[in-house]
Amino acid sequence: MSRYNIRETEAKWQARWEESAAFRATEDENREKFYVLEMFPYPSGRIHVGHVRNYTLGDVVARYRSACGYNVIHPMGWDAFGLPAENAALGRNAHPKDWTLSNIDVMRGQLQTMGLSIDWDREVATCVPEYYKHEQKIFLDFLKKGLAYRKESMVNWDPVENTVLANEQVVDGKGWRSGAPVERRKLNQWFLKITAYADELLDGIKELDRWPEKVRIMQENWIGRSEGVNVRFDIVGKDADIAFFSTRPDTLFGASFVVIAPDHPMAGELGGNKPGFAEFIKDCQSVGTSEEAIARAEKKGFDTGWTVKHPFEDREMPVFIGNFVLMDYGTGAVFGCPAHDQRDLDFARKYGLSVKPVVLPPGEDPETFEIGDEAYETKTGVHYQSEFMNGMAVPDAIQAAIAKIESLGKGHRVIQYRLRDWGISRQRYWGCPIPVIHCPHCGTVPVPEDQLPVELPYDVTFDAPGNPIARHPQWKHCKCPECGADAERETDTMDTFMDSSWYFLRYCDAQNPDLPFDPQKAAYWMTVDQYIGGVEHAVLHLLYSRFFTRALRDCGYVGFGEPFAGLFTQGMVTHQTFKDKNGQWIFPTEVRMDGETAVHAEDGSPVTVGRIEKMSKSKKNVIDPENIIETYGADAVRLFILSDSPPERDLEWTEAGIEGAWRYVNRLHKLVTDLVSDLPAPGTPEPKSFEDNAESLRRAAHQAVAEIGTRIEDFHMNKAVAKIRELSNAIAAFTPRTDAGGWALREATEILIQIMNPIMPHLSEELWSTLGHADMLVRTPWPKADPALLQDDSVTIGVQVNGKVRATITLPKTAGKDDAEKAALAEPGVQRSIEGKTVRKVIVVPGRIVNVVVG
RNA sequence: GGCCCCGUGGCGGAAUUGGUAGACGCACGCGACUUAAAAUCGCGGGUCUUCGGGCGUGCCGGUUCGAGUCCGGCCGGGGCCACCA
Repeated sequence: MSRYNIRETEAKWQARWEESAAFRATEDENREKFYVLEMFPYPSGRIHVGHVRNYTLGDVVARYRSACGYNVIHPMGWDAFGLPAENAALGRNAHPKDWTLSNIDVMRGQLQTMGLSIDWDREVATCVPEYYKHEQKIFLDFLKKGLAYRKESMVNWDPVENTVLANEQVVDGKGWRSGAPVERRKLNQWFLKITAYADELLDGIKELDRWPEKVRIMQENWIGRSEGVNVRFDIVGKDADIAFFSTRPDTLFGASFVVIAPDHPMAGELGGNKPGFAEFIKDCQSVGTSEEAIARAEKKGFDTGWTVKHPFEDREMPVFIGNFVLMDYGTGAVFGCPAHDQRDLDFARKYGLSVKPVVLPPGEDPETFEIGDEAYETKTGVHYQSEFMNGMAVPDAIQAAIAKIESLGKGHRVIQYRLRDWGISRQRYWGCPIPVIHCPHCGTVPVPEDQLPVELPYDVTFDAPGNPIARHPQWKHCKCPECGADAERETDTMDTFMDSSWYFLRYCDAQNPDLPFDPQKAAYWMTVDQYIGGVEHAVLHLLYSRFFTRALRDCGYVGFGEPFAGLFTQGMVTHQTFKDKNGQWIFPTEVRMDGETAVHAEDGSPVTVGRIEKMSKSKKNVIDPENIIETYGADAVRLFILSDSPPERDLEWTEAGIEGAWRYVNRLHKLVTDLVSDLPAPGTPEPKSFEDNAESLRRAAHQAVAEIGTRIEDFHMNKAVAKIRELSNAIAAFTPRTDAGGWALREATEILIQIMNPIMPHLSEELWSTLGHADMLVRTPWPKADPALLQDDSVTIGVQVNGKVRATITLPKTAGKDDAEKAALAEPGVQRSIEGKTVRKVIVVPGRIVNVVVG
């Protein structure tokens, strides 16, 4: 077979694209833009297969849209601040900056071998002052606008990373990176007021019709809007009251106790002098942090001996301190209605409190209905034993209860969110310095804008725990910009999610030295038309960015609030796992197949084949994209990644799969190079008519054009690949019998090459030039499907008898119902099935089916 | 515990608003080429069959002329959140 030199050919076309600046994006008001963005990588050292999948998907979209005539922007950059750089500094004695910048160089080179259509002129790295000085300016604007503030608060402290984590970065009570159980600490922290946008962020989700439903639901749940009421109960014997948040004030007549959080401001006053109080509080704080422990932890209460007055009735309820009440949600206090809340029921049973149902389930008798071990939490039913709410359905009763509370002056309607403000202070070196100065006289003073950037010092040491910039001998000492007194810089740096909350805007004007971006340019390129990345950022990066864009809007930077119009979340890449005879994980490259059994490649010792799991370094089930690209070429890798598995699902990486893709790349090359000499010259006029087989080849080709377009647009890349293979199979099977046939063959082959271009850009360029085209395919518009060829003139449909397929018939497209019925009934298979039976009805759906109903 | 998603050949997966289930590929088997192997090319396949056909999309039932697709109830797998009042 003719040789396809993958390495040379791919390098050749990459160089040509580079020379001709094929992917440089320039604002052009006369052309419709299309912004394709993949989540930028953290420069950890080497790209992994997850990156390859992500950027391949984006590249297919970018190349396709570009061919369709859009002015495509497809940038790339580096999420370059973060803790791994500091860990590397500790472990390898490399400076975080040097380590990061050299990783970027390596990874940029690796990405370039993939043949991505990226405009590298727009490359950004978040760790350079040219980037983060703008972030500091933005922070100061937020500060001015009241969107950034500092307060002392309980924070999540990661004892391994020695830093604070945002709520979103605590997973199962553990740090999202370190996996260490987080501790509670009280610290002075900077916050961004994301809660001010809670409603807007929630409402905006409705408009995100090109986002996955799953992500939208996750964000909705994370924001967690609850409508309810804050109602105050007077404390008996004290001139004070406590506010309680509830979404079910309709159950107030069933309330039999109240519980406040251990860190509620009233807790000490009410429980302080009772024996056992200190022990109880201590006990509450030591509850384990794993999710199981939290969910199953025994609900414990401490009876303060105090009581509160019921707001509607003349009765009192005991006040407990409970280990299950959270101070940072609602008011940190709840009333217990055991009949209609399972947790309250468990608590009531444990402490011998009364259980009074107030909602009667449908079909129950009010005289006999009793609560057993299960609370009736369902909201269907009618209120009873509830005075003014009697007879009301739950939703109406809720409104009535709130109205009553408001008219009594006992409280008011509130909307409660689960979302908390975003804590952005990190006690780390490798991040964007927070540009403020603490002055003993003036307090917190912003760094004047003409003094930006506040640059990270290079000469820091990592030989002691804690923040390297905090112990730098000079860096933090400065003069107060207001009064000139000796003052200290803020030594905390920003959460790296700040960096990634606006990088997509920086891409719009990446070289601008003075501004984060020119508003005109951002207005042209934004919003992102297609964003692609992993689902793991559903409530982190994707929510922060939505907030950040709105905050920027309110500071006058942009005229819109929603950054990403279209989102696609790709699945993970998985691989088989292997263990050696000692039960240690081993790399796939250390395994070889001995017939049906897996053995160690070196000594032939037995290997245990384990589950197929997400690629991870710890399980060693990883493959290195660089090696794979070197062996099989970028096109084969791209093809394999897009074949078979739908992009949103997990993709199992297999050797057989990549080899299959590689064989196909070679087969395509041979197919086209073998037939090129038989083709008419490019530009030969279209013949008047075609023989039958040429006609059907043309239909196949034009139908493929139409289908591939929609398949790429709706991210069904696996189906696009299948269609390409079908067309190449048709071309391989075709033998022209006339000049017209040869013309049809050239047409189909050109179409094949054009539609495979987004997926296999190098091979298609090569074959395009083999066919005698001087222009590069990247400059060639997407082929147009001839509508006349999109429909076959005959159609094969099934004939059913009582719903079971008995035959197929082929009819002209123009055939009427009667023709179809006649043809169907004439089929021998149909005849056999209806023999001796009465035909009751014949259903004909033209172009689809004939169903003969017999009885 | 709450919310959400998914169950189709040996495997990954196709199947437009309900209309020929299994496209396309992987693996496999057979054949050709070869001294041989690899590569390549060709052919084959859901399953049972008395060769008429029967049975088949996790299970049970329903709607319909017709259900992988819609509805109800189970069973199994996965994801996200999780003491949120």
